Amino acid sequence: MSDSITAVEHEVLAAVLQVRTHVLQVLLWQRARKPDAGRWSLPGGRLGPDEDVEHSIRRQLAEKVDVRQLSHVEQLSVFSAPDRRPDTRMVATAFLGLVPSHVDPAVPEDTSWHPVDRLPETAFDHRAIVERARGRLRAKLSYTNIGFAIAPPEFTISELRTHYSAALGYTVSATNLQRVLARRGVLEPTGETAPPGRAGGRPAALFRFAAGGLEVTDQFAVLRPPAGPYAHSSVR
Amino acid sequence: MSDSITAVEHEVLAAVLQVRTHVLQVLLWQRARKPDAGRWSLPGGRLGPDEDVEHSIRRQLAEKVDVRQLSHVEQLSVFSAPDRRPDTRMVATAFLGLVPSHVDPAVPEDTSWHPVDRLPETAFDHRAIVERARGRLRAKLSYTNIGFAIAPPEFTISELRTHYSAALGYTVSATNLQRVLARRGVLEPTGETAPPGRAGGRPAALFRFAAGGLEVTDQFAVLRPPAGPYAHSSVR
DNA sequence: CCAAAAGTGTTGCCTATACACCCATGT
DNA sequence: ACATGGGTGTATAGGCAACACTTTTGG
Repeated sequence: MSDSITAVEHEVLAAVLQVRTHVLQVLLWQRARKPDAGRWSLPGGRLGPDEDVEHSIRRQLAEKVDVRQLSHVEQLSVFSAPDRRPDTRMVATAFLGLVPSHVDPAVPEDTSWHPVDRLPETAFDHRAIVERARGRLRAKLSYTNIGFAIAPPEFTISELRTHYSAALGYTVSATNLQRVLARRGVLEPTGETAPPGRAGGRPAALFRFAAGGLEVTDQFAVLRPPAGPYAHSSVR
Repeated sequence: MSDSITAVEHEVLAAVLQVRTHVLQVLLWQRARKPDAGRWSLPGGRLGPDEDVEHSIRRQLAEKVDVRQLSHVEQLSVFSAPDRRPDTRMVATAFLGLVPSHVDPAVPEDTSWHPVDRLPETAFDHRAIVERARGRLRAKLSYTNIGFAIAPPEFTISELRTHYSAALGYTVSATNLQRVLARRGVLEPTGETAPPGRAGGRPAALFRFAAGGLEVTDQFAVLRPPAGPYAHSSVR
């Protein structure tokens, strides 16, 4: 049995996603040093001795790229292939982070946003992590209220539609988006309206998300218990 | 910045679940040594230097508890609270493992199966891991074909019903279970029938699962792309 | 012929998408 | 008045749970 005293180095990495200019983008920094110098890398760093992985990724995002206004952070998966980095053996815990579209965090020189659909050359296995993050976001848009984490505090339905379309990668109808979210009780009207654009048109009503935290709004489709309302259960 | 040379020890743990005597059970071993001596613990061990976490957990289950016939293994989450163990700082990657009900793996002396609903005193945070595993299994029973991993190779609908009921924790109707799985194409008849019990009755048809691997069978309910059949997409 | 177990038909409810139509504003 | 964008009504389709009913066996 090989239970030697091998302690493995552990890093935390986050794919921080935001809808910018109607496109889903991810925050990357360009590596200066080898290995993989010049390639683009996810923010993160080594796990500290007195923190759990979620504290760690939040700390590192705050310190290194000054992203403090994360609306949602969620663990994705462990990436642990022995050769995932050529230099060291390093296990990574990957996260999905979301930033609402109305904030524009100040990021360092070597850091910038990149459309998720057109990633540059990424370091190590970071491309796979970004794709995992996008997949998770897309899935949760369908059955949770996670829209609150990508949208600004108040919005019109068309604005919300552009956010959902950007994140999902295909056009969604404002009509049906409104209905689905309304029926589930995810949206609530603020009572205010937004002024029309230069071309006129009916002023749009403003909405906000009713809840501030993640909730499962669509109980899984089938095999639910006989009667009882299992709706809005906790997130797995 | 605290990027010291701290390497964190890393273990892999699995909640191995099986339906036994119509109850969902988990495999635990009783700790002999401190800390938490006498308490029940999940199988697993330290991550080796040349393996990824999934290889590691499969190796450890094979070595330590002789469980080789896993029908499904899936990563759950990282447990990394600094004080999750009183002795060492140790990060754990937790897995869900499934064993089909017709196999009875030989397990060591200090190891035994326990109903998930009535766990004994567990070591460290292992109770939380078991609950996470159960939650994941329950969710996936609803929207994937994961039943293949808990059921024997061939079965009647009533047998399948008892498996689903045990795993879900509530009674499901054989009628509707059959219909749901049939419509989705996850079940296929073998053509054979099982002999009736002592009380008589119509002989039950035998079925098997059509696919051997995990598939998402129920595309998420809403916000799907305009038309195209996105069914049976890959698992996130 | 009766009891028991398996499987099917039918109904009612709910949710979703698509599309036509009405509403409110600027020019 | 008309163009423009916002919002609602309605039709259609489909999935699911509940339950009555039919089928097939043993006694």
